[in-house]
Amino acid sequence: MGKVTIKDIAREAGVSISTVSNALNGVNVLKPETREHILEVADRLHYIPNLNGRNLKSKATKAIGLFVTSLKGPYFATLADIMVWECMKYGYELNIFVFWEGKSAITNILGKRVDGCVVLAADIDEKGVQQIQDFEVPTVFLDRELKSDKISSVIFDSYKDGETVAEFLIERNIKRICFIQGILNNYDAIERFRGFRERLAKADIPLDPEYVLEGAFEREKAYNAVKAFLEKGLPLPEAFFAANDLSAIGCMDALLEAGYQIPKDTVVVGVDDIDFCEWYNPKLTTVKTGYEKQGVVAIKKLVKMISGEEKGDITKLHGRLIERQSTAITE
Amino acid sequence: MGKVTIKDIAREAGVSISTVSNALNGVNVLKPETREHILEVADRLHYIPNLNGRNLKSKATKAIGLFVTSLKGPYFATLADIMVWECMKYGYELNIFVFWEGKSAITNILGKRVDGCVVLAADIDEKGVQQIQDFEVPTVFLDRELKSDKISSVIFDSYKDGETVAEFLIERNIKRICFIQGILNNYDAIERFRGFRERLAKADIPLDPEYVLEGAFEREKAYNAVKAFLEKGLPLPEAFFAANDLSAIGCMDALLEAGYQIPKDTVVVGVDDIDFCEWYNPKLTTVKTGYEKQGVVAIKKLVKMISGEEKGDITKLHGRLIERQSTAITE
DNA sequence: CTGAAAGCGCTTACAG
DNA sequence: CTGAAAGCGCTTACAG
Repeated sequence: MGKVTIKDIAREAGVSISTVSNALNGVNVLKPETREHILEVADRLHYIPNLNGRNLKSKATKAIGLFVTSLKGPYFATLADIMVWECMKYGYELNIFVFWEGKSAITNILGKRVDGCVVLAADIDEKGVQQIQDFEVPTVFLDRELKSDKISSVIFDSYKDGETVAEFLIERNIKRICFIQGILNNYDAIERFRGFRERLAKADIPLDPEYVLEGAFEREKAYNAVKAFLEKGLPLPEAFFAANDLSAIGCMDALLEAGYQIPKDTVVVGVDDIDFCEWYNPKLTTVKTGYEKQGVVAIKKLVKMISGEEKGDITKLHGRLIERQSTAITE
Repeated sequence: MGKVTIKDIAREAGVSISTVSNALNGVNVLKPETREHILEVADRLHYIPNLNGRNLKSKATKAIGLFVTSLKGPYFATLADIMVWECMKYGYELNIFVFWEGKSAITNILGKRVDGCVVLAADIDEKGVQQIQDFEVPTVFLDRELKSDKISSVIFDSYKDGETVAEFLIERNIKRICFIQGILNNYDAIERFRGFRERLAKADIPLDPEYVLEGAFEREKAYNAVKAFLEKGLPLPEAFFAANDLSAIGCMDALLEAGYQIPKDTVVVGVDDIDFCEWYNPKLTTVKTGYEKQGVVAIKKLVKMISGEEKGDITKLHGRLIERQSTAITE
């Protein structure tokens, strides 16, 4: 009934608390009988260690914190599940902290409840980052490019992903293209667009400003934008490239509704590879970003930084284009 | 740099640590100048309280733990986001712990790092529940029916939801029905089926065992099951009721592929109301379970149990049927 | 209004 | 092989 402490066990077992601590932590200096006896008592009393006491004294908590502003988003669940799995491999626990303002995050990160942390949260500002750096808590950022002794980044090479799609379209001799933007100040959205645009420019393919729509990574927004675009009566693009799958789907909805056929009349490409791509009719061609690898690499890197084996660095993960029906042009 | 403690502030500010503590915690007994000065020093030194020290001494951590086995699932992200929001309202933080075996969870729950917890994890066994009860940590279960002084449950009235769908079909005079089961040992899946079946029985509508398929809450499984079912050549059901939306979608995929029209040839109903329902063609009629309310009620209840204002009880949340195209029969 | 002291539960040198 | 003691960073009566 409530709070059994190491002291209770010591009393009950007739030994000192240091001995109990040693037994509990498997420090191999005890007479086997003593050890057994203590463990038996601890079990009988339903002892659960108070982590606050433990963490206060010892350096390591064997916990990694994942700090995010939201759990939504197309791949967060998968990413987090992968991280949990990876943490387990290294003997860590993953604690997820959702916060709504920079300060709360910083307090948790630096409140010594975790040995290191992974941050996926655009709203930690410069000052917060500076604090993390000062405190030398090993940290991996998933959404910005940062690097120091104890800080790494594991991000998508979204510029490259944009290029990949451009090349895919160029190879097919497609020239009139419509781009559906993501959230305007989002790093990946910006880089994807930049890589795409610059690669097209290299091939002397113009991207008419009228053919750049706003999708904000949302199905609805993209749907409306494409619908409005189609009503303008401009020449139909030979291809639509949307900054993520959700907006690609909104785009296809609008196209199909207007009576166009995909991929016969125009082709569509997204980014992310959410489950939905396989379920839609037609199945959506997309760039599968490296998010599965992201979880694996982030935890591995973090663990190495915690142990001091490695210093911080930057990893950029390439995506992979997955061709499906929405671009299956039979020539 | 690194670990600034209350002691450092005391030295720097020329006061005692108790005074620092009081200043930091806003205990209103200090001379304003002293207070100001201390806060200024704390800020300058980038002081961050060590939560382990604090929690060790004081009873409350002002944190609520959400314990889950996985972050996947159709509505988890929304549920968790709602909880974060509710926690904030009451001045709590939400920490999410993902674990892969009962023990780890119990240790965290009872390791005094949270004031109370919400559990959504079928794999805590009897012993674990017993321990929670013994320790008197206020707890709300989201996936089982349990109740004591400090334990509440906030669950879906899945039996009722099943009845609701049955009644919907009965009203439309539909008699030949196919049911697609969820995960077989899942509480909600079982109750949904039971409510549905028993309500049909009351109306003397038989449910042929050959018309009960296994969908396991998955699109793919349901798709295969329905496909195999259709190939048997039995009379086409007038309606399909799937234990969740994902399997309803798999069902529709199979039906459309086989050349049937929905809702003309047969109607389809799901459960959950995932985003997808709106995006599919035809849009899917479904029962929106009470999961948004679940988050709100769970946190509210938990906070009241923590404060001692209320004792544990059981809340059952009714779903609501949302009619869409997949059942739009024009008679 | 401020400070000295005890203590939260644990770990960790160190002595015996 | 076991125990006494110090101390991790904080809060909280209590004294002054």
